[in-house]
Amino acid sequence: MPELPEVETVVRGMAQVLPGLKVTAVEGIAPMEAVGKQVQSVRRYGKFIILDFSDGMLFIHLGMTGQLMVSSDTSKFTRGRLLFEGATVRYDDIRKFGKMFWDTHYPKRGPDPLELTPEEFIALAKRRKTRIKALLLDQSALRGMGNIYTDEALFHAKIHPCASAAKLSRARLATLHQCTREILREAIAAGGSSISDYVDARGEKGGYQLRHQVYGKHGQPCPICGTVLQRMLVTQRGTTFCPRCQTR
DNA sequence: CTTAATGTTCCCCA
DNA sequence: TTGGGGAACATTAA
Repeated sequence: MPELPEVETVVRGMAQVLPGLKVTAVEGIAPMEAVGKQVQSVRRYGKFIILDFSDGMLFIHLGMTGQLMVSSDTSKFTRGRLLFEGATVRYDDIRKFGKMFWDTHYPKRGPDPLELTPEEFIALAKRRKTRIKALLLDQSALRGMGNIYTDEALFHAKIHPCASAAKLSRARLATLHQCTREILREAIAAGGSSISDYVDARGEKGGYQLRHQVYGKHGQPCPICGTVLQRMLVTQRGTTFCPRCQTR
């Protein structure tokens, strides 16, 4: 579930309740370093949720099926909890690909796509020979994009997932950058995409999945030209695209 | 029974 | 060093 828009949505929900609260206890995989300390702020770093404390940060990565919500209940998939005075945050994760850890420095990641200028994006792509989809998914190149928004952005920009990043014209890269920003912003405004597991900090689903144009829609007609949407594997990730609209 | 799933990391090879 | 391919991790749903 969790790509930049979903993580941003969770962060905004947590930011409404956690700042100022003190951690009284932790359970499961929640790091003990947080106990007795007060949350200063909640932020997003790529796909990480960060709870800031005076002497360190609690990083949470939702993996594929992680859910972080304000709830005093537990489920059979609850892997950790943060108990505060007056609130409880529960971390559920069916597939256990997610993580929670304490650190004093950031994991190495590329720039945030929403903070990047068109020129910076073009320069980034021009120095990489890889396929454009692989570049967008590479967190060390760009932090936050995942399989859903990569397919949606490439479709909107009419770029084939296997196009060489460096060989794309500056104009097409500028278009891709613009489409990426618009899609991410709209997805955040819609509360993210709920495909199977994603819910926000209150346990509510997002609404952007209703506006997906190609993700998970192989076999259906392209919403622009009617050609059957194709599916292929790129970097071992299912990729859906329009073979007519999207060119290299 | 088989396949695919919103992600990351590590290993091997060119 | 860069990049591609594949596997692994763990679980559910179709």
